[in-house]
Formats: sequence, C-alpha cells, structure tokens
Amino acid sequence: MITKERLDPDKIVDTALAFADAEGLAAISFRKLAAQHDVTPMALYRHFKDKDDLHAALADRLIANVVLPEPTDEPWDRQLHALLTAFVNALRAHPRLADLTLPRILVAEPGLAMAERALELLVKGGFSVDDAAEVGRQSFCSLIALVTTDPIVREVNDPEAREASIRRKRAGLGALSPERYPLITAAADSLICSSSQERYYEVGIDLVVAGIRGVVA
Amino acid sequence: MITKERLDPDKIVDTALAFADAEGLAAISFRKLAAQHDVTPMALYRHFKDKDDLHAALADRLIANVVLPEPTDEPWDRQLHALLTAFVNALRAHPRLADLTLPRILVAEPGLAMAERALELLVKGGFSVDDAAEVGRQSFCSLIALVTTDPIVREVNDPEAREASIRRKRAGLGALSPERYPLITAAADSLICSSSQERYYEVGIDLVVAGIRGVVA
DNA sequence: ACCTGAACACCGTTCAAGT
DNA sequence: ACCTGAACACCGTTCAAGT
Repeated sequence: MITKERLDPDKIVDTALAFADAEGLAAISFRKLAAQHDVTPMALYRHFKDKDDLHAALADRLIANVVLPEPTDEPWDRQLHALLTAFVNALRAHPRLADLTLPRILVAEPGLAMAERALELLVKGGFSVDDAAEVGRQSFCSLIALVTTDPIVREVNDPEAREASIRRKRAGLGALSPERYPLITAAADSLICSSSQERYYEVGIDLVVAGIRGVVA
Repeated sequence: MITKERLDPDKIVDTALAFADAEGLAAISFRKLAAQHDVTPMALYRHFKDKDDLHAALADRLIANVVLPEPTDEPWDRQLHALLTAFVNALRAHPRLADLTLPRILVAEPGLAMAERALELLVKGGFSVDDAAEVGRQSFCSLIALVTTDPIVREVNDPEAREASIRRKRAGLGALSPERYPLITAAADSLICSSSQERYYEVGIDLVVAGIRGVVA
C-alpha cells in the first residue's frame, strides 16, 4: 500500500525499477504503475512527458548511483579500471535497465563527471582528445552490453523456467557432432553458463581495459 | 503487391526485415506483417510459434549472411580480426536487429562454424578452452553492441528529426561549463557523432581484438 | 494443412472535463 | 496545478470454426 497524499515521481520510478528487476523492461507500463499507485494512467503524464521520459528518469537513477573513485597516483590504466568498475557496479543494481543509460551519460550527474574523468585518464594514457572520445564511448557501450547480457540475469526469473531453459541449451549443444565442433562441445558448460558471476565481470572489465591499453598509438 | 499463392515464411521474414530497417525492431508486428501479405494475423501462427520464434528466424537470417574467411597462415589474432569483421559486416545489413543474434549464434549455421573457428583461434593464441569460451562470448557481445549503438543508425531515420536531435545534443553539451568539463566540451563534436562510420567500426573491432591479445595469460 | 472471425486482455496517448 | 473518464488506435494470443 502506498501512502497517498501526492503522486511523487520518485516513487513511481521506484515502482518501475521494482517491476523491471522482477520481470524486465517490458513489464513497465503506465497502466500498471498507475494501478500500483491507486491513480489513473493519465495522472502519470503530469510527471513524465511520455514513456521515453520515464526511461530517461530510470537511467538517471542508475547513473546517480555511480560511486566515482577518488583520483590516486596509480597509473592511468589502473585508475580507468577502477572508474569503469564503478560504472558497472552501478548498472548491476538494475541490470535489465542498463541499456537505457547510454544516451543519459552525457546528461545526468555523475555521468558527466565520470565521462570527464575517463577522457582525462585516456588523454594521460596517450590518446588525442578525439580518439579518447571514440574509445571511451565504445568502452562504455561494451560494459553496458556486459551487464545486459549477464548470463544469470538474462535467464528468466522463475527458477523452474530457468532450469528448463538451461536444459534446452545443453540438449542443443549436446546434439552437435563432436567431430565437427570439437571445441564447442568441449566448452559446452562454459558457453551455457559462466562458472562464476564475479569472474564474468572481472574478465569483461579486464578485456575492455586491455583493449584500450592495446590500441594506444 | 505480393503474389498470393501461399504464405511463405521466408517472405514474411523479408517484410519484417524491411520494417525493422525502416523503423526499428518495435515496428515489427504480426498484424502489420499480416496486412502486408493480405492475410489475417492468425495465419502467421501457422509458421511462427510466437513473436520470439519470429525474432529467432530474423536472427538466423542475419547469421546466415556471415561470410566466413578461409583459414590462412596469418597469426591467430589477425585471423580472429578477419572473423570478427565478417560477423560485424553481416550484422550491419540490418543493424536494428543485431541484438537478436546473440542467443542464436550457437544454434544457427554459420554461427556454429564461426564460434568453433573463434575458439580454435583463441586456443591457438594460448587460452584454455574455458577461457576461450568466456572471452569469445564477451567479444561477440561487444561487437553486437558496436552495431546496435552505431551513432548513425541509432538516430531517427527522418532527416529532419535527426537534425533536431543532433542540435539538441549539441545544445546540451554546449551549455556545460568548459572549466568544469574541459575535455567533454573540447570533444563535443566527436562525442555527438563519430567522424566516419568506417573509422567507427575499425576502432571498435581493433579494441576488441587488442583486448583479447592483452588478456592472454 | 492452412486460413478466418470473434474475442480477450493488454498497451501508449489525446482530449475535454472536473476540482 | 493536478487528476479523472472516455475514447482512439494499436498490440499478442487463444479458441472454435471453416475449407
């Protein structure tokens, strides 16, 4: 039960985040949000211009949770690693919504501070300002993809359906010819589900940072 | 006008691809596809179990267009670069649908052949089979993200709306304080729109390959 | 086997109206 | 300023029925 005095946009965002965590982005509808707050769907339009506007508000909330690391005297690539990890950690709070953040990074705080800091470190690493922009953008895209394709999150929430889905995948790879696909069949378990979620994110972030280090002119 | 003898699933997929190219994934609906083929929406259910099934068929079409490079005697990382480029090129035919491909790579040909070849090259590069699986998966994810976030594709198709969107972004970054955000304001043009689409993809693929090279134990 | 018709349970959004 | 009610133009999907 929501205490009903005023229709608070922040509380609507809270509810939307909860819906998305439970059933994904598609589960967020104005009509369901309104019902949850004992209000008519149209009431929400007083606070959000349209659905894109609500999505922007959701993205801004994710970005607001980025905890920027303090500058240190470590080398630039270590500091960048810490910065990108902070971004990933913020997204992981609501992984089904990570996709929404990209167009809001250069709008919402602390996305702007994070972007400025990333450019700073990239320039320190040897990139021109324009190359830093290009490389930085692509790095953030990769990290967002890392979170949205988290194999554990991506599965259905219902544990029974999840079991069925994994069984189906295993059956699919199990039916392959080991002669024709020796490595896929050998790596089947790793391909179906990462060994550990922490390792998954570790490898993902390391890959991005290693890529950046590798393309410095 | 579609010649009407039989309802051909392949032709429905053609129409869906055209819709998505013009207006994005959300523009694909059973009702509109049916109308385009002078048929009732339910007729489609004879050929596709549901919308996910249609999406799988669309993904399979993208994957089917991957042109696998022949094995050469080049070093493993060069060959991997060529393989990943082939994947990206296939996705670029229908960039708004690139997202759909991930869960179909290990199902549809030549996705399986591509995955097997990628694992092969990664193992040749020094990865264990399981590490190759993890690193390979993340690399394909990053490349899919590269295509779906192509700044040119992501913009609205209508050239007038596109102009307005770019103007709005420029205004947003232009309003920032150059003292507080010296690098963002300096790189504004690069951040808003990549200089060239070819360079965008070159940098993106180079980053992924450099990352892989960098994390080899 | 393949397609239709009617129906159900949803959507986002507009517009005029109430307080 | 803030919310309601009715309406419009859409969705995916099920089910029973036609040929």
